[in-house]
Amino acid sequence: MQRAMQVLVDEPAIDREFTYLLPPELASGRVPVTVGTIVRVVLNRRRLRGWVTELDAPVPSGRELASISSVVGVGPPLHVVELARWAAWRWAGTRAHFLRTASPDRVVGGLPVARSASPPNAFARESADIPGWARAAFGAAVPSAGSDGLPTVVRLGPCADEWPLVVEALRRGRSLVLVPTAAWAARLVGRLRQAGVPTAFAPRDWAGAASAHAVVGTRAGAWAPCGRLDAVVVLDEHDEAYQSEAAPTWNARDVAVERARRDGARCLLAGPMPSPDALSSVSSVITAAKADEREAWPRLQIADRRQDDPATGEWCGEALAELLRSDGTVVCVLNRTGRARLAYCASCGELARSRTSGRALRLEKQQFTDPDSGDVRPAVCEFCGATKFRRARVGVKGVAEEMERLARRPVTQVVGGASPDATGASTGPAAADAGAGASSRRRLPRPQAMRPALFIGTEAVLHRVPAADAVAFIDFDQELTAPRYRAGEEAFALLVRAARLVGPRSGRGSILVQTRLPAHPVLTAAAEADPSDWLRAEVERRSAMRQPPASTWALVSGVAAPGYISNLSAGPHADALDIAGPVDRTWRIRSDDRDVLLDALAAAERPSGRLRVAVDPLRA
DNA sequence: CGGACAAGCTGA
DNA sequence: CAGCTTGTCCGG
Repeated sequence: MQRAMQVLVDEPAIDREFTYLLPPELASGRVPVTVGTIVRVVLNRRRLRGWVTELDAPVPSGRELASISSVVGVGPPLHVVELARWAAWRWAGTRAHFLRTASPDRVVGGLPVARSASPPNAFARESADIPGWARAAFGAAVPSAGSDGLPTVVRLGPCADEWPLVVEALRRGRSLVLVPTAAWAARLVGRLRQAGVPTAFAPRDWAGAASAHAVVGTRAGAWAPCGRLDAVVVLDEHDEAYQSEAAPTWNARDVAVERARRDGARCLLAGPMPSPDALSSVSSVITAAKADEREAWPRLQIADRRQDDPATGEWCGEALAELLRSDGTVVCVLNRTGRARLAYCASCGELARSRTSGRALRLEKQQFTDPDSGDVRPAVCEFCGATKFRRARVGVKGVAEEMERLARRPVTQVVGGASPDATGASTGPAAADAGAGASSRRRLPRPQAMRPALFIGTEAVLHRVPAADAVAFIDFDQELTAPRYRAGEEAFALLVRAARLVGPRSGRGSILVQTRLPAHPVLTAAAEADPSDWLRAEVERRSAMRQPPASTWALVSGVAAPGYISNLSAGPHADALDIAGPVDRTWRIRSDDRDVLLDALAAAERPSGRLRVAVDPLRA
């Protein structure tokens, strides 16, 4: 008697289960066939991969069943398969999409035999060093912590060491620790192994994650095949790296929270800035002692530029000029690339324009270039005869040139994902290449190879330079005033990155912010090392404006969108949904009740053809 | 998704 | 009306 089972094929466009028979010779093969096992099947003459989702499935009558072709290898365990089903609902995606993320990228023929589940005693001698907040995070000091199954937010400054939190988690038992970058994960894995903890780096060490005591990973790590967890820790939970930019726009923090809830594990969401999303569903917020949090932030200097004339296009204020002339390593951040087109006369303020076309002239090495004719002439003001010009709204390239003159030392440009690129006469120090990650952790002495240097770049520079004496934001107002509802969060996240480059308050590092909004709550929060007032206001504002997390929205586009939207509008909960659009062929659906929205999205029939549904995308 | 099959369009 | 395109359906 052959057993029938349900197989979900690895084809997101199909997103259906089919019943197949399991021949006895495959049932007793090298890889045990359970829920999650990856198999090969033939569907409609096509050979496809799939996951077993149900053993001993009922056999549909009146149909000759096909057998699976082969057993490919070990797949995600039962509870991860179920987690994928939940995620497909939560982000209006397909189960196949999430099961792919949860599956090994190479065939796994078997799992290593599980080691002892007892926690290692490697941390016994460290117990004296565990600060109060880390203990509190695990419950003793907070009676309600975790008792309701909700996660706990732990707020600690950007330069605080997360190690005590990880140690406390591991004392509880098997733990999953998520971090936003691979570099951070690699560092943490190294430190744990050094301490004698059996540790897997997910998903690289996919099979190892099944038996390791500690599993450390980035976004995809939330899907590691580990057994029942005792603790889940998400570090820097505010980091956007946890969320997928492509639909389904799933967030690893939220997957980790759900996973912890299902396992009854303690769940900690840690970081310098509790995100409004996290705050909307936590049981408690634990903070380090005021003095400790303060120490974990560098000094923040606000350069108030309100008295400076914007028309001159001057990018450098007094405080920044002084910093540039110092002998430390300075990283300047400007979120604009390229060179500005506009040049203003420094004495009369007149814009340099072409005599023929009236278009702005490009300034380069004391010469004007006409963008239409290509004519080049010396930079002399047509109105007052002066020969000194300034750029307006300069980009990284333009600032780099002027900075080099001002500072009288080489400037290295860092833009986008590329390696630091030495400009002109500058020679980029080798240290730039060592910028392995966002949080090159502080307190380390500057490597010998790294000489004081000047860097300028878009925010990418904060990922690529490992350490600095100062970070200067040339124009922070564009971060603070960006037309995105998460602009404040994003601006604060930049200050967090900057803080890690320059180190804690007791060091000599500092952050300089040039702004015309010196009293902005985001700046006050960082300057005072306490984001709580700002966050409270931010959560209130989101609520008043019906923005996430107070409200949930979904962006729907693709050729199948019109049909899908009309199915939604005809559904039973249509009146609980705000359906707007299409704008640019994209519909926007909003509801104050997330479950209602997600249930409606799941229930509405999807016409064939491309359909993109993005639930609470970062950029909307 | 991609193959099957049906209905619509075209040209000698 | 064969031969081809375009659209809709469905898979075990």
